[in-house]
Amino acid sequence: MGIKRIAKLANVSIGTVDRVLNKRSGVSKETEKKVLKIIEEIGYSKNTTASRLKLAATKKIKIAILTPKSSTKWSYWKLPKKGITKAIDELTELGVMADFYDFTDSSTYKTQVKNIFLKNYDAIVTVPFFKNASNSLLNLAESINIPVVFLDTEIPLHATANFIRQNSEKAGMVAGRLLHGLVGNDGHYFIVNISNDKGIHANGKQRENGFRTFLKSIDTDINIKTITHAVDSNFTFTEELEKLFKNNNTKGIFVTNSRSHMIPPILKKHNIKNTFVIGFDMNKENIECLKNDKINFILDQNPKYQGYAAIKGLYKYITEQDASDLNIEIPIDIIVKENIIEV
Amino acid sequence: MGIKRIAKLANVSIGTVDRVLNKRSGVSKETEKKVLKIIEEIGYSKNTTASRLKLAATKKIKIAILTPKSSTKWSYWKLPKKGITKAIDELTELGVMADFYDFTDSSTYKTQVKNIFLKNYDAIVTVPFFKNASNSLLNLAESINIPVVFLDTEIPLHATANFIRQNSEKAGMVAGRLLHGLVGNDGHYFIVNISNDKGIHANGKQRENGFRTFLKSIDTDINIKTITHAVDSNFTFTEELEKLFKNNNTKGIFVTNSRSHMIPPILKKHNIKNTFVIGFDMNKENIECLKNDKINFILDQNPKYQGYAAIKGLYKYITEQDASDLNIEIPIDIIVKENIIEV
DNA sequence: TTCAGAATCGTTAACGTTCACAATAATTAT
DNA sequence: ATAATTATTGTGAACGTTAACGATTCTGAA
Repeated sequence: MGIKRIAKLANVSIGTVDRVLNKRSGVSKETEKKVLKIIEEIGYSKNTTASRLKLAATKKIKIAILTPKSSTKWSYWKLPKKGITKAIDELTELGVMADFYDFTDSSTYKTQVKNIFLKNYDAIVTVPFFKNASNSLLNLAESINIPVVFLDTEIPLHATANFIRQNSEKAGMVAGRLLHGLVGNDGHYFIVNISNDKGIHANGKQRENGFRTFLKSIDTDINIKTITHAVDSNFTFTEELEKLFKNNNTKGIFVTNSRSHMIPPILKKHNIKNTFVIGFDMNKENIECLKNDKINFILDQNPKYQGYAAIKGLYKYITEQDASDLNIEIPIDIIVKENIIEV
Repeated sequence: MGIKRIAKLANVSIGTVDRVLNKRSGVSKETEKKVLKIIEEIGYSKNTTASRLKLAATKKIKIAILTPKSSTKWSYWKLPKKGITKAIDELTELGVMADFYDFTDSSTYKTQVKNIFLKNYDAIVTVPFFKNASNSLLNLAESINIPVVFLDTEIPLHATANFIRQNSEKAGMVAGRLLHGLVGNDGHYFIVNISNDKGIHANGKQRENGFRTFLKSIDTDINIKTITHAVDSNFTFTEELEKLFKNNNTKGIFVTNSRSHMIPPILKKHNIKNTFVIGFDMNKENIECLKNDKINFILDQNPKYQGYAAIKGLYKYITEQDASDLNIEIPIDIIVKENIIEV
């Protein structure tokens, strides 16, 4: 029993106790002290459930979600949304709801941010894809005192922000270790950035850095070549690449994003043997490649859980002022053929 | 709005709606049909939170936890308990509580089961270490209609049971793949069962099978030797082992349980080079070995999450008759030096 | 002294569900 | 036909929290 017990012990009504707990005005300093002392002595932790039950109808917790538009060819962003939806489903009966917004580029991003701030949301979940826009969003949010959680990527912003993301540098190092285990010191390493029109994301660059850092720590002479390839163009070998790929060395290919499944067909077409491939994200093409032994490892960043955790973290923060779940480092999941878990 | 809305539409009181929802007696067939029809039409999902808030004080959900006694030298079982405690913490305000029991062998297990059934628990979480005892526990539980969740291991029982566990066979295969990536076809493989006084657990055997299955699928001629070693005896090399270890082959060592950290000191003492080691569970000794590059891979089964999931799953089942979270296959987490996440 | 106005505090209904109890309707016995 | 049961339904309080509203006390100016 909570507030009632405190009230009785402090010789005041539950109304007053509520007032001091919620820092509402209209209570004298003496009684406040009196109540606070009782709370100090016998302790009190609010029953969040009861509180939300009361408020569910009148004071909804409204969260705005702003994520990249997910097309059929680029469905990654459906996954965090799935996690978000799951969390919201669990919390609707407590008066939590979410609105989904999407963007395609920096300009639509900014417009959507404006739209979001026109309504009165209690929190925002988005991605830090555009540094300037992210910073101004953060400023706006801070000015009206609502929390923001960034998913997927961490970039330096000029205020401390909440990120739910994988450490991409470490992920690159993990990729380096795994690939090196198969390829060894004498093989040849290729980092493949398969970029879309929007250029390379921060994640890709950080993953590449981690990968290089790891291999350098093993042997500074290891041969690494970075290849950048636009996603919708045909892949053509330069003379240099042709030479590197056609020798007998073992070759390790590190794809810094989720399009690793594009590699095996290219290798097959050009009859390149002795290769090992590692990439990111458990999309169905990559899963297929894992199953057929065309890709050796996939690193996953649990995007669904990222979305789920964002909502649950925000709920905890808003209801209990506990920010401890707003800033999470997602484990780097290593997937091989045998530990695929179908969802 | 739930029950009230249904009541209004069906022209009955909330009391009767509650009666049909909870299948309590005292409602005529006609009105029952009437209410059911409304529910069919406009749908109804009970607000579990409100329900539990009402019942929290009077109808506690009591869960019995029966796990192995965790000693200082064998602290694995603290981890599921941590997860259980976390879940209980989240649910206490909804009237959920747990009592912890432990056992050291089959006999104390049975006594504790008796103790548990003397009290009136609403659910039981335990481990399937003793087949007979597990079966009889399952029967008892079924006779009074309370759910049981088994953690950590799956064994065949003569009634369908709920398991939250990793697929140990697959885990063995993952180990096989990872080790084979480093050791190759020509190396020599050792499966090490470091057993305690209670013999080898089902997990260990299944992991060994998976490991062998995988390597056999690569090449039937791969050389694998199983070594069984009692945990508290000194390790002594037989002549055969001495010969196998002292040649120049690459050697892969698969420890089927959490004591892989015992291997590196032995290897060092006997000056054995060219070895790769893989084991299970993120205890601090294994973490240390990973960090020092003495162990290459650790497979983890997320014991903390297993405990957490058991409680949450039981809560969902008891409150909403939804058993979907009672039977979970835990992912096989592959850990290397770079993706250790400290807790 | 009186009293308006402010400051402080208590009361109460509500959130959705549960369930004991009261109330009514239907049935049977006399 | 009336009383006594039984079957069916409605009522209201409670879980812990919130907040509007009303009640009380206090302050200071006339």
